[in-house]
Amino acid sequence: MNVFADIRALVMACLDTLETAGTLPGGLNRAAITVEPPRDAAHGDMATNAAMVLAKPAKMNPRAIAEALAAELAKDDRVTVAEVAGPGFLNMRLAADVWGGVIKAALTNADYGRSTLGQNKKMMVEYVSANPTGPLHVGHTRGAVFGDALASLLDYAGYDVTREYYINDGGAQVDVLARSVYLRYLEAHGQEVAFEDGTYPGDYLIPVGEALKDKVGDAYVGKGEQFWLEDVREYATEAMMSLIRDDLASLGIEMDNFYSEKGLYGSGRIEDAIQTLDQKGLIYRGTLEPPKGKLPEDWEPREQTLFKSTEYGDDVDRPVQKSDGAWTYFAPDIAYHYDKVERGFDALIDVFGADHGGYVKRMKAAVAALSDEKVPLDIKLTQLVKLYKNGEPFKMSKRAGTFVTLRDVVDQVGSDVTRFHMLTRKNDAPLDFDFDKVTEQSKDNPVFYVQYAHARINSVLRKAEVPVDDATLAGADLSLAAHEAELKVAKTLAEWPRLVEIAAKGHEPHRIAFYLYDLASDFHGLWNRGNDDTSLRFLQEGDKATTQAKIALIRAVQVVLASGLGILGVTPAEEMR
RNA sequence: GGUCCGUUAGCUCAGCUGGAUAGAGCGCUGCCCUCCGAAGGCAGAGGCCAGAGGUUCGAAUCCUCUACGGACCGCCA
Repeated sequence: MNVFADIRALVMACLDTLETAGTLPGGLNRAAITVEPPRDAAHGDMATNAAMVLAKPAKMNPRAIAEALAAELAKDDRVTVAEVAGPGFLNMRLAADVWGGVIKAALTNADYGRSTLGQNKKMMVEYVSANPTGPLHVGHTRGAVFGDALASLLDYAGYDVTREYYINDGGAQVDVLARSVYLRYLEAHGQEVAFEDGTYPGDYLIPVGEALKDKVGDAYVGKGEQFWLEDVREYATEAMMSLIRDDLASLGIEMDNFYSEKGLYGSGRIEDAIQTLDQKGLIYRGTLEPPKGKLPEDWEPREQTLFKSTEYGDDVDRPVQKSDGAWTYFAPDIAYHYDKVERGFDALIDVFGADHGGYVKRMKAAVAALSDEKVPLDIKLTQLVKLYKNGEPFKMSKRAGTFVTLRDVVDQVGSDVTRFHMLTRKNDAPLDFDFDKVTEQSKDNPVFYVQYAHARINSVLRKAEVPVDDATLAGADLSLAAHEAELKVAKTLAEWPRLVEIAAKGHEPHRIAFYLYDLASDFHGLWNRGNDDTSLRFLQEGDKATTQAKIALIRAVQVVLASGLGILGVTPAEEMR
């Protein structure tokens, strides 16, 4: 049940009728027609711009079209009033039982709002993909939460979603990791070691070094890298991935798949991908112009193998091979995305940190080239998280190893608060995260406000002296809960399915969080009006039928709150403590 | 020098891909709390949507330029 879709269909049907009757010319492009709730509720429940959009191509006066359409719309039982306003807007008021139908839909179908928009298309969301060189930090947390909520949202909107993590275990950084673990290993053997530049000094490697000692004894002590590097690298990477999996689990995130970069080397897949590009005439030997602005000290022109990404909108062509013939980081990335395309995904989404912004164009170019522009790739960048404590900026230094980890955050404020708060901002805007504010129990804190609404409804359900199972509530006479303030809540509920689709289309899970806040606000507002107007209280002593109708309304609110929180990965609170 | 993102109330931010008189919270001002849970409630003030052009019936939203802020910019990952 989606009121907006229903009314849109009605408008289209009425236009058909007008065309058949010859009132309107046929074959008009209707793509620009919208059927939306007007911003100002005083204008009605639903508005369409159809008359204005069609006026020009039909060579007719917009008001004339609007009036004809209004007459047609008014014939439908659901439309009580259809009137023309302003330059040609058509405003409609809908019958009260339309809103009652919304409440019943939510009560009889736990999946009210779930959409078939995605038509089961295969969609991959790649997120986190942090280097396996240490625990996840706050920056990763935002990407993790965003990617996970986006994946859930798309699933809810009817896509067949795969969540994947790309393990960058093929580059130089895992050698650095291995050397760092080796130092901890020596330390475990009682040696004094120094962590110089180019090593990871973090404490989290101490247990890894010790575990390595337990495993291989002193076999690697005093030996050159050629004896231990490969082995230690594998061991350390595995240990880091285990750490990362645990970090993700603490936020309730479970990947469907972990994809190893290293697995691409030696498999011929990189060569395949580059060859595919080559066959399209997109690979050549050449020398790049020096980068503008601050030039690296040791810059000199060198001939490399380049991908003609400029063919697909990039600013310069990008190297896939270094001057010594080794692959650049970009090459396995191309191969990885080629693999995604070959696995048959209909659309791809990558979630990157803002520092990878420079990567967007070339990656899109690669996917466009490899899929013959058939598989769209959307790249969502998550901006920085600024940490605060007691209102003061919270400094962290990666060099000193004092960065704030995902675990620090989750341990302190909990998974639910972390997730919800990080989704109360658009992904491409910076986010403030204040350890004190996010756990504050007040109206100022959206996390609390939404949770409180859910818990508060529970409280009413507990106190009710009438049956409150959904089946019974769905049979309530909802005309007993049709006060203007109650209808407002029902109207917000009616927007839920539409909002899900809007959020899914835009890949914008934050819209869910904002919607939930609005819904909670409507509910709390209704509650508060009960303070002055006792007829608006949910529990009407001695009047079972009315009580049931009102409870049906708020139970429907609870169902939608739970669905929305579910998408965000937040557990609905049963009670507040 | 270039690319990407941002700029909306004193502050923090929404704004449903072009709709009608621009929205919320905080803060501020004024009232209110015996009442299903007041970890509050109601009302009010507060805006040249960074600036200038353009596109059209109509622009915070789309295009161009400018200003400011952030991220990034060979063979690093």
